[in-house]
This record gives sequence, structure tokens and C-alpha cells, in this order.
Amino acid sequence: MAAKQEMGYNGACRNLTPEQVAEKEAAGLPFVIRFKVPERSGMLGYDDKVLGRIEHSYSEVDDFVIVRSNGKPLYLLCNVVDDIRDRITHVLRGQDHMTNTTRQVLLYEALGAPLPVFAHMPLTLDLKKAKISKRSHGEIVAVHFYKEHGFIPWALCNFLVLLGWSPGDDKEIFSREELIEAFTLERINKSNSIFNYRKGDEKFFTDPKAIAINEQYLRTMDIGDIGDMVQKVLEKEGLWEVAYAGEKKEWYLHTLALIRDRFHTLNDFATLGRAYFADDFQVEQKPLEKNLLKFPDLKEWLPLLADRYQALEQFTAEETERVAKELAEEKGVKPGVIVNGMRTVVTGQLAGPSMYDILMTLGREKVVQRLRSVDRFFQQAD
RNA sequence: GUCCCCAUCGUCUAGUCAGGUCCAGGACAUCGGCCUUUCACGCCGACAACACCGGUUCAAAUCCGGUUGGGGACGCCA
Repeated sequence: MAAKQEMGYNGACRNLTPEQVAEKEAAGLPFVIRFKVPERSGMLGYDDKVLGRIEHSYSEVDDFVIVRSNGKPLYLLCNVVDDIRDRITHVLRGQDHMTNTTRQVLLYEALGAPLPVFAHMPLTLDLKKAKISKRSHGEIVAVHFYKEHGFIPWALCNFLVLLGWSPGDDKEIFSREELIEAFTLERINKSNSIFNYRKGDEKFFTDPKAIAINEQYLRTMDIGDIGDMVQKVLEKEGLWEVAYAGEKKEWYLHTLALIRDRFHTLNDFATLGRAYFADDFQVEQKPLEKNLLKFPDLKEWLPLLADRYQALEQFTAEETERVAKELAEEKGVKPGVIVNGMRTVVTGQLAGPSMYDILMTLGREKVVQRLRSVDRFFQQAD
């Protein structure tokens, strides 16, 4: 066991005479360069835009190393030199840099440079209240994770700015311009916040509020902008058609507008919304059992419905609804049985937009074709 | 151990500096309802907090002191 020992530098070489220094140099002893903290009686400190006045007594500050024995300067010094050279006016960083700042104030003074404005932001902690870091928390705190999970970039910024800052009123959704207008250093919180995510939770794969804000943007943003972002997702999944940017653009954007209300991320367009862009979509287990297999008669009824849709003079929402209800009445079942069975076969989903809007978006040909192929599900089940 | 920072619903927070309008407001989450042939969206509602003790005051979430709790920093890392 190591014995308890004093933290910090003991000042061994603080007061060497030039002769003593020369002697050690001649002996080839390795050395570092430390900053000689002045022996002053007052307080050493700075005014922090977030935290207010931060002070330490000079005696608390050890002579700190600024240049290594190999001649290379340390971060503490480089940082200050770079910032002076670049004429940095504001230094905004985490509260874990507070003590660095105290020492750097001395460096600024020694270099004869004016102090920049310092603002130390609160830290973001995990559920166990430990400082979040890439090393200990992995991809959940990496920006690319959110990109890969279909987050709208600005939605993530919007979420993050609310961690430790608020405008003072109830506004939470900000455009970039609005945020620039509303943001002030003075309104940054002093206390740490917690990044509320539970590992392994499928529904909330990250902080629920982050997801909520992403949803908010997903359903209110300009549909053209959504279209551009979804394009990248569809391209990645091999679902993109160049026509979506050309002659089918209207259809493309209309379809996105139809389905976006139920989605959480951009990726959902390619997963939950796959049936709108491809024929090889998966039918989810739940609707398969609940809405299809539970009613074996649908094996006959849906192809019958397909025939009637095929024969329809006008394939409209009104007509398709009328025909579906007619069939239900004819077979003595609730319309829901037909509609939900149809939804399952046509979209693979338990839920979705109004059934007849879906039919219109998919078009007669796909609808008829999917309704006719219903028996494959019953065969699979056997 | 030493020094620094912080403390309002489960989470993000408003309110604290300029004490009364706060038996504490909003958002997310959760739960209920309306709407919906589905599920969402939307709307309505419910649940839920001033860490504790003392002081100042006619009056304290708000000011002061202490306690407890949490975080951070104490590297020839950045």
C-alpha cells in the first residue's frame, strides 16, 4: 500500500539560485518548466458568465508545469497561447475546466494579454450521475449514432441546447435563427443535467425527450426538406428511385406527408414505411395473427375484394370504401375485419393512415396484386 | 484528503439576483378520456417537486448560516 502523500508540488526547486540551476544543468539532470505562482495575499479569480465570481487564494495554487522535460508545452499553456494568437474573445467549456481556468488566468496575466470571457457550462451526467464520456458510454453519446438512427440534425441540436439552458419562457422548439436570437450565456444553468436514457430500451433508445423533439420536427418541417433527408435513407436501403426527384416527386412527397405522423425517426420511412416503396416488405407478426389468420375467410374475401377493385370504373377513396363496406355487409362481418385484413396484407402494419388514403397512394395495381396474394400468409402459417 | 461548483415533479426546466401575484408554471415520460372501422397525430384531464435544520422577515422555493446529498478538479492528459 502506498502511504498517504501530499498532493501537488512541494516547491523543491522554486528558489534555486542561478548557480544552483547551472550546476544541475551541467550535471545533465532532466527538468520541467513550472509557472511560478506569485506570493500574493489577495484572491486569484475571474468572473464567469455562468457561475459568477470564482476565487481561490494564491496559496492554494501550486506551481504548475507548463513545459515537459522533453521541451514540449502542455495543454494548459498551448491553449492560452493559441487563444491569444487567435484573439479568442469567449471561452465556453464544461465545468470540469474550472480549475484550469484559475491557473490560465495567471498565464494570461504573465503574457500581458487581456482575459477572454469565460463561461463554464454544466456537465451532462448519466443516470448514475457520472460524467458522460465517449470512453465510458460509447456510441450513445456520439453524434454519428444519432445520424445513423435517423435523427434530424437540427432536432438533436434543439434537444441538446435545452440541456442546461432555457429561454426563460415556455418555448422549446427553436429554428436556428430563433435560437441565435434567444440564446444568452447568462441563461445557462449552473447545475448539471442528466441524460435520461435506459440501455436496452427499444422504444426509448435514447433520451425520450430527444425522440419527442425529433418527432415534432418530423411532422412539422417542410415536406420538401423531409423529402431530401428521407432520400438518403431510402438510397441507403436500396429503395430510392430517381423518379421520386422527377416525375414522381409529387407522389413521393404526398406519401411522406401521409405517413410521417406516426414515425419517430427518418429511418422509419424505410422500415415501417417500406410497403410504400417496395413489394418485399415484412408483415409484422401481431397484425398477421390478429387481423388475418384469425379470420380464415379472408383468404377468399380479399381476392374477391381485389376483383371488385379491379372492375371499378373509378378507383377513388369513396368507391373503394363503398365496395369494402358492401363486402363486409354481404359477409355479415364488421367493416373492421375487411379493413384490418386489407391493411395487414397491403402495408404489413397493424396501424397506419386512413385505409383508403393508403389505397390511393399505392394505386390500384399494387393493391389488387397484394390482395390477391393473401393465401401465401395462410400457407406460411400451415 | 484538499479546493471549487451545484441542489424545484421520474427526466429537462420556469420561478431565486430586485421576498408577497407560487398550497409552485411548462415540456417529456406515465396513466385516463375524446377523436378514430386500425394505430397514431391532435385535443382534454390526472399523477408528480421547492433535500433537511435553523435564522432574518408581517411574509421565504426565493435572503443568511449550517447539515446532508450530488458533481467536478487536484497529471511531464487534453
